[in-house]
Order: sequence, then C-alpha cells, then structure tokens
Amino acid sequence: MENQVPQYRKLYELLRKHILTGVYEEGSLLPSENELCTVHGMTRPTVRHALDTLVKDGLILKKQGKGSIVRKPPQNIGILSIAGTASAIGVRYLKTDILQKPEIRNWPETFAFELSELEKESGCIYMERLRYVDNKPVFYDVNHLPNINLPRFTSRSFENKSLFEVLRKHYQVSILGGEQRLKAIIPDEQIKKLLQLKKGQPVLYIERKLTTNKEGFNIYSTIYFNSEKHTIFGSF
Amino acid sequence: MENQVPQYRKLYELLRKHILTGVYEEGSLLPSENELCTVHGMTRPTVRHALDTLVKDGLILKKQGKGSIVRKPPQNIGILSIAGTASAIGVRYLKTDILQKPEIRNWPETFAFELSELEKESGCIYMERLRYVDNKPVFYDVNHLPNINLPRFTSRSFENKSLFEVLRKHYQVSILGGEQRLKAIIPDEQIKKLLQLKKGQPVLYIERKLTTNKEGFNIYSTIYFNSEKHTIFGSF
DNA sequence: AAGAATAACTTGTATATACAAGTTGTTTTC
DNA sequence: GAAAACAACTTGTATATACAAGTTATTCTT
Repeated sequence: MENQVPQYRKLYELLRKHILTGVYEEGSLLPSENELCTVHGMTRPTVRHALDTLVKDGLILKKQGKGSIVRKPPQNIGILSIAGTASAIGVRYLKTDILQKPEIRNWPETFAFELSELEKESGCIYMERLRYVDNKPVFYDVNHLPNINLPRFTSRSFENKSLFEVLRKHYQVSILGGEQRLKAIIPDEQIKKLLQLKKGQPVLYIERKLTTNKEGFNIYSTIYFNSEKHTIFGSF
Repeated sequence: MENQVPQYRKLYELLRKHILTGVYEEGSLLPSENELCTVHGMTRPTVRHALDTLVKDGLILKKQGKGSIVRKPPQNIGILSIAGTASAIGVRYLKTDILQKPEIRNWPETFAFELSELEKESGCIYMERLRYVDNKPVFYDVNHLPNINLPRFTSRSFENKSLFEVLRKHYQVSILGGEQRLKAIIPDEQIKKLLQLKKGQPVLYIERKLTTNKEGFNIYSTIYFNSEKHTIFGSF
C-alpha cells in the first residue's frame, strides 16, 4: 500500500545522489553488487536493475571482473550542458532568474511542434528563465509543458534546481528522449537586451521537444543562447 | 566453445533486424514476452534483457498490461541530419563537392581537441567538402582523421557516399559516439563566399570529435552550416 | 627474483518461479 | 441494453540459485 516505489528505484536514487554529491569520487569503484545486496537486503537481480539504470544515465561504467566505475557527468540530456570555452567549471555555478514563474496559460496560437489532443485539452504551464554564468546572462529559455497531473507545480521554487530535477523527484517524470532543431540567428531587440548582446552578435536558437515516461507528457522549450564566450556542448 | 554470443543478444539482433526491415510495422505490437520465450526457448528474464536493449535503442516502447510497441527510429548519430524548414525531403538530394581530396598532412598547430600520442605520430588525413541542398551550398565541413591503417584511403571516391559509410564498409570502422560544441558565429569572408551568404547572416559553427570502435581512432570535424533556410535537426 | 599457477574476488549470463499491476474482452448481473 | 464483475491476457517487480568469464593479488614453483 504505502510502498509504491520499487526497491531498485530507491537504490538507484540513493546511489545517484551519492555519486552526484561526491560521496563516491570520479574514477573510484562503487561497492560490489554482492555488498550492495547484503547492505540493502535485496538480491543481485534487483541490485543489477538499479545499476543498469545508472549505466543508462552514464553515471557509472561497468567492467566485468573489475567493478562499477563512477563516471560523474557529461550529464547531458542529448545535447545541452554548457561548457565554457575557457573552463567548464563555471557550469556548476550557473545562476537562474525566473522571469516568469510557472503559470497556467493557453497554448500559443502558432507553435513550433504539433500537440496531441490530450495536451491541447489540458492547457499548458508556461515559464521563462534567464540563466547566468559568472553573473552574465547566457541562456534564455521559454518552456511549455502540458498541465497534466502536476499538483502544486506552479507554486514550486525553481531558483537553483533544474526543471528536470523537480519533475523527476516530485512527479516521477523522467526524460526519455526528444528532438531539437538548431539555428544561428540575429536576435530581436528583446533578446538582445535580455542577453546583453553586442551589436551584430548572433545567438544560437534551439527548439526542443522532450518526451517523458508519462504518456502524452512532453516538454517544449525554446532557447536563446549567447555563444560568444560559451558553447553548447553535447556528447552522445 | 563456439557460442560466444549470448542468447539475449541474438534475440535482440533478430528483433532489431525485423523491426528495421519492416517485418513489424510501426505502432504494432511485438509478440508477448511469453510467446518469445516459447518460440526461442528461453526464459522471461532473458527475453526481457533483449527487450530492454531495444527500449534503450528507442526501437520499442513498453506498456504494462499492453505490450511492446514498435517505434521505428529517428536513428541519428547524435545530432546531425538536416531537416529543411519547408520539407525534409530535400535531404536525400544532398549533393557533395569535394573541395579538398583526402591528403596526408601534419596536424594543425592549434587544434580544437586534444590528440593522443598515437594520433600525433601518425599524421593526419585532411579533407574538405561543400554540400548542397537544391543546388545551394548549406554545409561546409573540414575533416581531420589520423592516418592509422587506412590503405588506399586517399585515393577513394567520396562523391556521393558518406565518409562514415566508406569507413564502415571498407575499414570496419564504426562510430560509437562523440562530443560536439556548437556556436553561432558571424563567418569570415572565405566561409561567406563558399556558402553564398547574405550580409550579416550568421552560421552555425560545430566542432565534433567522433570516437570509433578502433582504439585511438577519432574523427575530427569542423562544420559551418547556413541555417537561414535549414536547421540542424537531432533526436536522442 | 621471476614467472606460473591458483584462489578469491568482480561482473555477465541464464534458469525457474511467484506474485503485483495494468489492459482488454467476456460474462454475469441488474 | 448498460453497468459491474470476472477472467485472461499483458508487462513490472522480486527472490533464489548456478555457473561462466574477466581481474587482481597471492602463493607456489623454478
């Protein structure tokens, strides 16, 4: 009754947290499968299920006879973490301004992607963010998601958490994949102002649709990215 | 002795082939797990392992109580097929000009990526291509690959074959993954001329490193893309 | 001391089984 | 005839077990 979260999932979440918070260092070994079994009171298939999920996330790398090697991040969803051309460290100190708190709206008249009936009916949650590296704006994103089964979502704080993290943690929504289109454009005045661009400086323009484990629940984002001092980085 | 390929892998390969060749249509259901068990003489965990791999590939989508839905693929490597904003059909009629036939050179002094010792020693093969959609140039790429064990490579024709196809077919080199960095830039005069750009039109600039199944064999590309009428499209 | 064999670990593959939970069509009930 | 109950499917989770295969450190042999 009370135990709707499966065991392998719990172990996965725990290990994931420990990897990301640095309990296990990059390059070191996770406890062996048998150890994890005895410690957490489960059998090997269950433990392996959890580890498989971590492998899929790219957080560990398994080697037969050796163990599970902690791999810290690319942590990209598809393409999309920011790598500073000088140092990639700055990423972790990314600050976020919420320009528009999540609010319920109608879908825009013209939309870059096609919506399902369910999505159309549900209405959409809209939010805008401006993100800073070294106190300079580099990343402006506009997000649309369907208003399906997300209790209290509009009152949550996203200040320093990623949107994905909130969805994963509180609503068990995980990103399965997606598609995106990229262009180089000369931005309009509004974008130019927001990103504090120099005259003639082009921006990366990205339209994305992310599919999730919840049927009919997709996340739509439009991104404007100042690539003067940073680049969009992706590994695959 | 002779049976080094695991059963789940065989089943995976078989189902994969059947999905890609159209034995199962998009949206239809795969045989149930129990059916697959009896047909192929294995147990459910083994069958499920095979199906898990297909899910990871994005070739099927499982639904509890329902079955495994065939999902045909985008099947891109990372980002990088071109989708015309008007019609994506034009892609197939992409023409290629070889501006610089493959030739052996030294590695550039400054290079966007770090090279291994092996790669440095081997020298590099260099080639440039300009690619057209509807007889207009949209895509200019500069490629560097290490000169490791590629007999007769510099004398091959790449006119209408993809570089990857030649590598795969003739040298058993397959792409495992890679990383890339993207920017929006204002191009210099040379690029502007090559891509026949209007004044002030920015281009997408991409640096890529592709890793292959051959240890120490990576492919490095620099791409300039005119995104006025087309977009870079990727799914993941 | 150097190399070969071994033992003790690790993950990989596979079987056999059980019940939970979601979906769908059929049967029963009203 | 319509709604509720049921049965028969589907995939999801989990246990218990066994052996194969790769890695590493130790022990034995030379």
